Amino acid sequence: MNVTIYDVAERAGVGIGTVSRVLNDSPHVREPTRQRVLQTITELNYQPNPMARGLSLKRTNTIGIVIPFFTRPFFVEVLRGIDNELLQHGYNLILYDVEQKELKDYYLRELPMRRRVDGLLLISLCLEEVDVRAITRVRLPIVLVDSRHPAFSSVSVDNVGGARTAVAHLIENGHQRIGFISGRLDDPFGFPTSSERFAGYRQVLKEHDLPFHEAYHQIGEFNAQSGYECMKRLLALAQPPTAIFATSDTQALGALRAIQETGGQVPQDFALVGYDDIEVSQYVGLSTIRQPMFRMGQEGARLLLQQLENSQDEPEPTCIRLPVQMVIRETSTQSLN
Amino acid sequence: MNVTIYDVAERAGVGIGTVSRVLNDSPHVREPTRQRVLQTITELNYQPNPMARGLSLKRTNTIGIVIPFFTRPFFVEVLRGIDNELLQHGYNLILYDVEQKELKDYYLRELPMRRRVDGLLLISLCLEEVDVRAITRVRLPIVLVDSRHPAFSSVSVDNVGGARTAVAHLIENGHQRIGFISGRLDDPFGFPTSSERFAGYRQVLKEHDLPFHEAYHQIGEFNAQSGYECMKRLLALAQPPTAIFATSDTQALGALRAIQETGGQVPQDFALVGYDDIEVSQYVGLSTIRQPMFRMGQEGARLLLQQLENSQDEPEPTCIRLPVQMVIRETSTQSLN
DNA sequence: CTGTTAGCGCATTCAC
DNA sequence: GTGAATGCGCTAACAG
Repeated sequence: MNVTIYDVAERAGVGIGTVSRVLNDSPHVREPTRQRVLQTITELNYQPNPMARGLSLKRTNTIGIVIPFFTRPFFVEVLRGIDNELLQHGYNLILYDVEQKELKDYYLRELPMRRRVDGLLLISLCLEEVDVRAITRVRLPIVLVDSRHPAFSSVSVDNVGGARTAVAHLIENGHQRIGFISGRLDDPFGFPTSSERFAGYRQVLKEHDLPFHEAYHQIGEFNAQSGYECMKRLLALAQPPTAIFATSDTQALGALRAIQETGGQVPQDFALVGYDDIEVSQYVGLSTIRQPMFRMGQEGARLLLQQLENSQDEPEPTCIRLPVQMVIRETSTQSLN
Repeated sequence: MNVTIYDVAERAGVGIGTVSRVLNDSPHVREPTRQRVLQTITELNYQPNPMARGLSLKRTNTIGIVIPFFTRPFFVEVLRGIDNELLQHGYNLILYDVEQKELKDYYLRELPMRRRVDGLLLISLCLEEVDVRAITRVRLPIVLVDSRHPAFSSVSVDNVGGARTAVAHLIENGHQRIGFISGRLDDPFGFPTSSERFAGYRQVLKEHDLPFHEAYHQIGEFNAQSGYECMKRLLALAQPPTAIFATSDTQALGALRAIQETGGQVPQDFALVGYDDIEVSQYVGLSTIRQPMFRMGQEGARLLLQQLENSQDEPEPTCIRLPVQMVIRETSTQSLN
């Protein structure tokens, strides 16, 4: 029913070995024969069966992405970067969306065993030692994106530095009371985004001899609603901060709304800096720390592809560190509004 | 190196046939034997090779999603719905992101041939006859989401009705000059979102004896930036509309910004209704037409899974029609601000 | 009930 | 150079 390599061989009057050779551009085929085979391949519209190919080659030609909450713009962009790179190299992408920690553990421990993917790309996920063992034991190529681990290649950004820049910017603009809206420092998925940025925040405060107020640090989820609520709490303080740094643009947008709702002016009354530089930010005039999200995905995919090429030797992990960049817009500067 | 069915069989002292049987819960295995096999399976941490299984079964256990611009919140939500349903049934998901029409054509024509997926889920994509032939010829199960075609099952929403509700709502609130911000009516991907909603828009205008002004219809992309620009153009008119209906919340957010920037008040000066009900909308107070995005994905996946179950008989296509719902918030009502 | 065998479609030795 | 044979890991049909 489906056209196989045998059909092609027969029709072209050659053996399947030869067909296989032209399929894999082996040099050991005479040009006329190659042409003839190529010809009948298009005639029959033959497509090699990837399963059979995989079974024989012991490769699946697909790589797995383990990603939490891919609802967040950040993850979507990273995913696009990955997809873009992978498709160009003929790899398929298979998605594992882990919205809960149990799922993450499950995948991280089971996935390496099932030979469904040639490699794994983990996004914003921290590895426990159990996972590390499971992965290294089967020698599954793996690279971390937006996360790090000594044993594996990774591409990450400087969260501490990004936060430092943001807070320093706020201080330079004359702010002394700076609020911080973040996710949980002890993130259930273990990713250090919040805690690293928190560290940067505190460092800069300290360097400028500014006190750290527990109440100025509001913790929530990475969404607008949560940012809104956090800001409400900040506004309810006896002496609210005059500037807010949020760990994501989405949260910042929520905060913006809370401010506006209570009649506050941005940036006159409150300065605001987010993180990510998602699409709407540019547009809403939100100052932010731009992460190269698309590129992070791209580089991560490249790293993994490289590992797949020279799979013979165990390469030492390479860590790519991508720069973040402060984007100053209206929500943080008096001048531009 | 990797543990196979033979290893299990040997260790358990049975033939591979038996192992295969317990793997596929065949009733023809005595309980003691089954237990013994199960036992050694966990002992060896055996995982059946999906490629081999697929090759033998002629199934891949993965389904493909063809999706344009999955950067848009709408697509992300649909995707989540699909992912959610599929994973529960042990299916894997493989993503084909088609950002350009050529890619779409390529995938739609090649994918059916390569036996990489058991079925296809097309999101917001319109089929040309060439595609239809390619698909039906190989009898690849396929379901359309947010689109329709007589030959296939689909899950869609009432775009005309949704637009009607939105515009009617605006008129009821006293507006006579209603602008419309949409995508191209002759969408390159062929999806009828814009044109259907445009139809609804015009219907209601007509029913209320309101004239249709060409200039009130601004066409752009489905993003904030474009919504912003469209609104700017509307504002530049000698007699701008007092209400705007946009085909997506993102566009509406852009429009909102444009209004605010020129000092306009919402909803006092301008009423605004979007489409989709994405996360931020609730939160920004944007009136909108809510689409059950997550559910659309879910239902689409279910439909496809059903088709995969009873693959023997060619079932007649079933079309699920999901309701949309007007969500009235601050941007369209005087009362609530 | 259970072991054995024959494919599934392709890559890869080997001989020729 | 090229064809035939073998194996990849598993399911299913066939004997016991």
